[in-house]
Amino acid sequence: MTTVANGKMTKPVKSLMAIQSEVQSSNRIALSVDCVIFGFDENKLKVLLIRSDLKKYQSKWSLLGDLVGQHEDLDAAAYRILKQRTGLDDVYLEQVHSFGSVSRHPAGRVVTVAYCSLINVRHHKLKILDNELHWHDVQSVTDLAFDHQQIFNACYQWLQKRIQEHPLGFNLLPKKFSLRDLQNLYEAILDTKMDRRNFRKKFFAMDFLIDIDEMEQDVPHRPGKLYKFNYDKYEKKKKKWVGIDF
Amino acid sequence: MTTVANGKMTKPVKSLMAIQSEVQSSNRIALSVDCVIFGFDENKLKVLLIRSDLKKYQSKWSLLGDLVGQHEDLDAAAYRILKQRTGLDDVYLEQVHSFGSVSRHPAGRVVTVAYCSLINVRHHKLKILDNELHWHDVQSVTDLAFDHQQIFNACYQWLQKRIQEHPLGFNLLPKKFSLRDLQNLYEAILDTKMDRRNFRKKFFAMDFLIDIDEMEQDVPHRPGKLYKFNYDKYEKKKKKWVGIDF
DNA sequence: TTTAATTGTGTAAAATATACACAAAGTAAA
DNA sequence: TTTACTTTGTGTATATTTTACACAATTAAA
Repeated sequence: MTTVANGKMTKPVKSLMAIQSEVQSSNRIALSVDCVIFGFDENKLKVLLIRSDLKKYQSKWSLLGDLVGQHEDLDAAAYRILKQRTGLDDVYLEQVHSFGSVSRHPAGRVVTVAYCSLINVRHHKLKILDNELHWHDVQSVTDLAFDHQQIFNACYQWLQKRIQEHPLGFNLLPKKFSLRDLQNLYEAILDTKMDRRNFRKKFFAMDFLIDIDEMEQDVPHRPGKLYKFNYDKYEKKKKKWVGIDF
Repeated sequence: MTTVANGKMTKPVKSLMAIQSEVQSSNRIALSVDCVIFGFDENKLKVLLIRSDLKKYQSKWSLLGDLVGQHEDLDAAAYRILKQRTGLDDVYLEQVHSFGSVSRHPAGRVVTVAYCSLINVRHHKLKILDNELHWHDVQSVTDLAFDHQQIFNACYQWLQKRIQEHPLGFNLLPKKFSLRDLQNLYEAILDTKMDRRNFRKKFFAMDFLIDIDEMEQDVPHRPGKLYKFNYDKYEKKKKKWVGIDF
């Protein structure tokens, strides 16, 4: 039996039969899922963290993770962990990247798969608050336990890209929202300012907003119109993007 | 000990200490890497496959995979497997996605991480040809072993998107190439035709091509100029893309 | 009724993408 | 050596998209 750590040595090509027997015995690795759960509240992008209870990382925050069960699909594990840690289900969840450095976890070899979720803070009250679970401003997230800072950074970057190509953001808003709500969301996630008129023009041109003929309530200024996102239309018109651009 | 397969049940929140002990004992899963190695030759996009030697899949082709060693970084495993199966190293390799259905592999529970590579068929002769390793037209890839068809499809889609946002394609060309070479490459990978003049205009406008003042040789028509890709300039000018577009 | 805040709207200018045709350079064959 | 063939190299007019920017209308609060 050979294992190599640096990828420079070679070993004889092994048949899948040989692999098969290994699968039964040794050569297995602990596998976890870590969830990076983004939310939006008070015009700020937030993320859910818990307090690490490993001595080594006692004062540090960490992502929501757990081991994947032997008989559990990877995606199912992500949904389970989200539910288990927060009490929430029926939310959008997407795999982002796997992290597999040998020494990334102090408890031994653990390869982890990162999943991202976007939830509406106001409309999804957390039902479980163990381990000091709560929302943190993404700006204030530094120095997480393990390699969780790296995982978080990767997920944040992923989110910024993703939200420009897919209408993820609507998951962070109430069903009915104003265009200002929508713009605040994009500005918070992309950490940028946009021109209000051009932003409107862009979204109206996409033609995925349904004017529900209601107005904002209780705002100390002229109220804006409320809209819903037309998911059905989006699914049908989804664009096949071709254009070299780097 | 509880494991759940459907993500609907919950179990008590477990401390990382508890996890730590589990890592030492049971609850480990075989982890593999599968490499989807794309190449380009005769103006066609190719992919490397080997013959599966599992009885159940005896007549089928499969991706280049192997288990990840206990003490081997995930990325290192991908590079090792590529080298082991093909004799090649020093090529671009990127993680794409992990696949973790419980029943995806007949030999038992194996979660696999897919990596993509792009290599120049002409300039990287394969040094190992075990298991009938050879290049297949991507068009002819159907009905792979295990869930490899699904993995391949995901990687092919990933590649099509990736190549429009990053100058990956230059890995598939010789160091010196003509604009026709470049266009053939994009047309093959994106499976589309483009206007020759506009294609040129676009690439010249990017300003990442270095005119090396040489011409094509041995072509039965007016020879084209040869170029190199300016990786340094690209790295510096790399664009921070902001633009909602879906 | 006045002030403060924010919504709703349009247009001109700039940048980018698209469609399209002909002369020039080489090889191959008569 | 001429002619036919193939492919390169180039420019312009048009359409589309993006950007920058200002003022009147609506509401709540003072």
